[in-house]
Amino acid sequence: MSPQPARRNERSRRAILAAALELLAESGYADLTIEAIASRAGVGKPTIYRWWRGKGAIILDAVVETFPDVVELPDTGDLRADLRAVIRATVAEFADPTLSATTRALTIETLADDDLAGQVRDRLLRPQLDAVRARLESARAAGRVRPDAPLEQVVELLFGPIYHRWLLRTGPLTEPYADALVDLVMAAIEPAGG
Amino acid sequence: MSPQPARRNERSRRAILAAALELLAESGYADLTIEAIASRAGVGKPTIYRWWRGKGAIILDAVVETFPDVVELPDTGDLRADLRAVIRATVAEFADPTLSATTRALTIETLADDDLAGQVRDRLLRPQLDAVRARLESARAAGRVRPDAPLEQVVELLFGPIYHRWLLRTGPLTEPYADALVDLVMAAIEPAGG
Amino acid sequence: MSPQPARRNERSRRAILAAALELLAESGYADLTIEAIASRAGVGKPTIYRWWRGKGAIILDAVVETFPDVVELPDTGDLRADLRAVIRATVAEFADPTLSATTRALTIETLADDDLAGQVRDRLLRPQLDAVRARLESARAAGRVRPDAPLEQVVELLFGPIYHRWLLRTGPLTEPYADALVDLVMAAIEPAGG
Amino acid sequence: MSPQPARRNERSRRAILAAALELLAESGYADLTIEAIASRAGVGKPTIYRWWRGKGAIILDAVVETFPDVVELPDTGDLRADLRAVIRATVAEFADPTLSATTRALTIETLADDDLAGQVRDRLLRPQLDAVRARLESARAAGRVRPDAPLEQVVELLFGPIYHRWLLRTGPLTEPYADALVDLVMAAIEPAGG
DNA sequence: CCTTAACCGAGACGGTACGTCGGGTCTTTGA
DNA sequence: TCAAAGACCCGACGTACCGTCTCGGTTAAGG
Repeated sequence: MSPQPARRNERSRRAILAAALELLAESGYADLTIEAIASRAGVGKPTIYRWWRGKGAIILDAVVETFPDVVELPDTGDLRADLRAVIRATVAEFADPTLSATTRALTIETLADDDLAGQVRDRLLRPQLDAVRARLESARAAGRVRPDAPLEQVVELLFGPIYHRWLLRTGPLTEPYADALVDLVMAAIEPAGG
Repeated sequence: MSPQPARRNERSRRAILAAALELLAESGYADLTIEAIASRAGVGKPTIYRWWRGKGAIILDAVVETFPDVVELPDTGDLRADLRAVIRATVAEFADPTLSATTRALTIETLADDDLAGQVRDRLLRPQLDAVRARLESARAAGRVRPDAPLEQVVELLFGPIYHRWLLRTGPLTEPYADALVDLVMAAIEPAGG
Repeated sequence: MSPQPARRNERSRRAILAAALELLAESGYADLTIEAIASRAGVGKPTIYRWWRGKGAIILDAVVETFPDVVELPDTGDLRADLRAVIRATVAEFADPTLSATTRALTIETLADDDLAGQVRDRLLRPQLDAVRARLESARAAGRVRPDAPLEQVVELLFGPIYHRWLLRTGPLTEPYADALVDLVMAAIEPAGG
Repeated sequence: MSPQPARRNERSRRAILAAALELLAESGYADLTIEAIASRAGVGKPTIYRWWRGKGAIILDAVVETFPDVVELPDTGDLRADLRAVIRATVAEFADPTLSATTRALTIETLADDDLAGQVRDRLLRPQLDAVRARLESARAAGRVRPDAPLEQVVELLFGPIYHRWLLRTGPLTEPYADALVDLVMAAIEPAGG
């Protein structure tokens, strides 16, 4: 009934994921159709529908497989420097046209599919968010962060503005912007007597 | 060549905008087609295409016209209280299923159309963001905000996390969340000797 | 209620008929739309619908007005020569690309509208057919045609094959063809002892 | 590139042709739309466009398939009787409302599409015309027809007037008419000494 | 090694919606 | 006061993809 992963054609799987990313980079979301992916990958449409629920699932798999390593947060003891590193990298990703196109496509699919939204959150973002949260916890243990700071929300305080600016084009996504953002968040969480 | 607004049928215009919002509330973005809007509004498709570029433009017009009054920020002298009011209201909007469906649809269209993105930013969001920014400026003049705080980014620090949580479903959109968010931002901008 | 012919704009009337014939000659029936006629004539569509039922009626009026004079059949006493003259002229009309395009358009409209068919028959064809019939009658009176020949059908025997060949492209429409046709019909109607 | 006939769905093909003829018989050419055919046949529009160029091609296929057997001309030795049989049958076809509606539709399409005109001529009419011509040739060989009679034109002399009368409604399409037509043509081709 | 069953490519299928064109009507505007 | 201009409602156009289905052909597992 349901397909047997053992029989799966690895060549086709790779070709489909690659085709999806290529098409996104070349023509954007508007031209990303299942038919185009199948044609580019040299694959029949049923092969795609056998293994994925739709475009969103393909893009998610492609992204997870192509950019597998979450930024491993350094713990240099200097929280501000460590956050700068990760926020600068994140801002750069959103500023990059190709990566941005992919994220844009994935976000569109996510907005129309709750299931997919959960998977994107858990498989793609959670590791990144958790790593930052862990870094914040270690900083709090070291007395560099107010003991009562709600760390989950602090993480969102770091990443949320980037999404806002990317989504609504309210300003440039540059390094100075990233640094200023980190400074603002640092000011919010530093112990009173800083 | 291009249509003459003077000749426009006001009844049709209203019916189209209303139909779009109704369909969104009832069936969500997936079932929001131009044909469905035309049919519900008792209007021909060409009448829609004569005046709008696509679904996104219709939704934007509908939202702007239906929810015209941006929250008029109070200036009670108590910045924290004033921000709580506006952030609570914003969080409530994103938590509301109907409004959220509309925002979701508009965001999808925005992600696929740069032109539309600019219009959404300028016509829909800018007034709100500017109002908050103005309140922050008056607070800064009153010495309640650090003189070097980058107010544009502070505004995004307030709204960005809400978008993040709404987009990625990383947590509930509740009043306590709103208040905690305001507290974090206040901590980031209060004068050192607060 | 119904339009008053006295008030009719003669300039518009002429422009519409001319535009119809021009468009037919230039682009053929496929591009002959009421909108194109209106635009070419510098006239609004309602002005057309006020005075004509549709494209067919316009073309009929245009043809009747532009080619008003039915071939005046000579009566030289030589029936064969007289018929040759009229049949040659008719064959030449069907062979002419411009006239053929007009006839084609009118025939299409005729096939889809019984009312128009009657008008085309009575206003456009009847004079021609009756003239030939009258010539045949005078020939019969002179003893050149069998007394029992059904003249109405003889007229159709002359013109029918031309329509057949034009409609079904079963052969060229040339002078030799016209002459051979006349000879055949003459053989059918000459008195036995010829 | 072009569709593979081997994969074609025979059930759909039949349903489409049947639907076209039914709609023509019921509502006439004005209501014969591709959408109506698709809907009646329970078929998607693209399935129609995949296999046919337009309405004309469908009707032609339907007619060829539904009325496949050309009247097999008898050769009783009595040419007049044989021609009466075929001309009576032809006149009856044009007089029949359903068949006439089909012919009317096909003629309209034919007038607007040269390609189709050739196909109608070759696939639908040619066999019939050739059969009559063959009968005339055998009669000529038997000395019943003038040796110099242009047989191709004689065939058109038989069928042309029927088209003329049908197209222009110049008279009734009845058996006496058919017989009188045959008599006229016989008079035109019989050897001089009868 | 051979069978056999699953996946594979290919693409036709019934559909839905697209964005456009033209039909015929109705309203506004200007001369 | 009438006609120009053109917006309107409507329906059909021909196309693009959707997701499903039916084909042989190939391939890899299991006997």
